[in-house]
Amino acid sequence: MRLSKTSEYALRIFSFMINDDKQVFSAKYLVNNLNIPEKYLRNLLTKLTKFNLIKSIKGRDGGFVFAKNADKITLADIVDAVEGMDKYEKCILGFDYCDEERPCALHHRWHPLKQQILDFLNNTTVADLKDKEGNLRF
Amino acid sequence: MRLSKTSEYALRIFSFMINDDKQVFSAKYLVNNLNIPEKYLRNLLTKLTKFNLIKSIKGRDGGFVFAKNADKITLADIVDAVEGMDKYEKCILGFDYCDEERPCALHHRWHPLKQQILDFLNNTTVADLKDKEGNLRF
DNA sequence: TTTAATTTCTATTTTGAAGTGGAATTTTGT
DNA sequence: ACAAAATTCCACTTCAAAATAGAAATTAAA
Repeated sequence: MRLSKTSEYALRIFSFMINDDKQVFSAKYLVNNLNIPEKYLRNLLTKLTKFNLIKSIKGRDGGFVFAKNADKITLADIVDAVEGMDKYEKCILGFDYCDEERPCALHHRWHPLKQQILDFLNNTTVADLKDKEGNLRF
Repeated sequence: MRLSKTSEYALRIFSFMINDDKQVFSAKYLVNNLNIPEKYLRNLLTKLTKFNLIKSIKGRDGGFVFAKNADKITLADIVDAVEGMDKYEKCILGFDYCDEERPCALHHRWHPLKQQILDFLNNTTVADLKDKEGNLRF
């Protein structure tokens, strides 16, 4: 699979946050811990805020926190916010009309696999990213 | 999934060729039947020729034919030629080191699914794109 | 041998994602 | 009130994919 780089970044933000003890994550702290260009990360955080996935706390000692419980934020929510999920739902050959009745040449083979991918993105939550074994690296 | 647009184009070329009775496919004929910008398609055909997936026949009444038997051309071969397969093999969070011993937070959940996708691309051939039921559209 | 139908080559333009820069705004601790 | 620490906003640059342009080269039919 190929998520956009921005989606990768966004997922890494959540993955880091859920596995760190901090309560509030300043942009600076995230910059220091994730390997993402500073300005780009700041813009991305603002974007995620607008989509109500994280909440910003302004001013001194401010930062970002989850906007809702981690088990209510799915990977699809995150991908949808930063690049849109539509790309992942479309026909693999790029046809507009591809479905069971008018399938493209790959539809029958690809569709079940695509469905698994979508289920994965829709059903996996940020809570699931929590490290159980203590061997993750960032 | 999200193949690059160029990969979509390339797959559509093969999908069309395997389902059409013609022996030799001129660029013009392909332009008329596939919905791909003319110049871009021509360049792409040249590229696929260089990767030995199709063969070009120059001159009058020339065109393109499969360079080998359709069941010897996999989807992965095609994707690899036009955009490279590496993107699809990498860690979903974009880490360099992600494996069983040093997994990212998604590795255990994502890896089996990624493997299925790679198997799909590696094991599906152009011959498999041949329409059995006569209900495909291009 | 001419000519028409092709592919091939080299270069440029456009577009959108990714990345950068700097000033403005908000809030809190002192 | 002030200053520090933070987010936010607007504009710009860079890079690679996608798309376009035109001339050159090749071949076979007539």
